[in-house]
Order: sequence, then structure tokens, then C-alpha cells
Amino acid sequence: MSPEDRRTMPLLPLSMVMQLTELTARQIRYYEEHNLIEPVRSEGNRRMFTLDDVDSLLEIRELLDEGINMAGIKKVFAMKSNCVTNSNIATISYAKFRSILRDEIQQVITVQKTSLRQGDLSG
DNA sequence: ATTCTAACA
DNA sequence: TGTTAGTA
Repeated sequence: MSPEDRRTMPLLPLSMVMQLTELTARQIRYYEEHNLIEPVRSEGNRRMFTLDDVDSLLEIRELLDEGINMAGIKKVFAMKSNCVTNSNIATISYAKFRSILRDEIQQVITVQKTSLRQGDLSG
């Protein structure tokens, strides 16, 4: 079994994730509604979380502790999902690379604007 | 006993 | 976000 499978295998019930992340059931379900995590459902429609889900929730909690709201957290996750470091730099074309880089720069600019305008982010 | 959805004296 | 009601 690959390391990737270990992190994407749905195996944790809500109660475990609650203890592992120090988040309430309400919060965990709320973040799912906002597509920050995507736990699979099992028998009886119960959420089954992966280790990656736990990592995401732990990061969400850190951002929360820094005083960042849902809007800010979504932006941080959006940037991460289309960050160059998560792309296969050796495989993508130079044009593609520049395209992604341009989008990232634009996102940083957008975040900085909203940050000053509505205090979404701490830094 | 545990989790789920929906809703708010 | 908390909390509660009524289920599955």
C-alpha cells in the first residue's frame, strides 16, 4: 500500500477527528459544507475522514487561532490547491508554468487587497 | 451509544 | 457557533 493511500483512506469516525483536532462536530461539519474537506460517507451515512482531512482541519484550526475567518481560510486553501509547488514542475510546459505563476501573483494581490479592506487575514 | 440534518425560546 | 429535536 502506497503512502498516498494511507493518507486518502477513509477510516476515522467523527469522534476521533474531534479529539485529534480539538474542533467541535458543528465546526467540522461546517467546514465540510464549505468544501474545505471531503469526508466520504459509510454505512448509515456516517462521515469517514482520512488523515489528509485531519491535516486540513488542523491547518484550519491554526488559521482560526490566528484570527482568520472563513473567507480568509478559503483563500489560503484556494492558493494552496493551485500552487506551483504542488504541480509537477518537471512535466508541465514553460508556458503552463508561467500561466500558473501569473495566477498565483494575481491571487496574492487579491488577498492583500481584501486583507486591507476587510481584515480577512492576520499577516 | 453515536452521528445526521435542520433549525432557532 | 452552540444547542436541541427527531432519526437512522
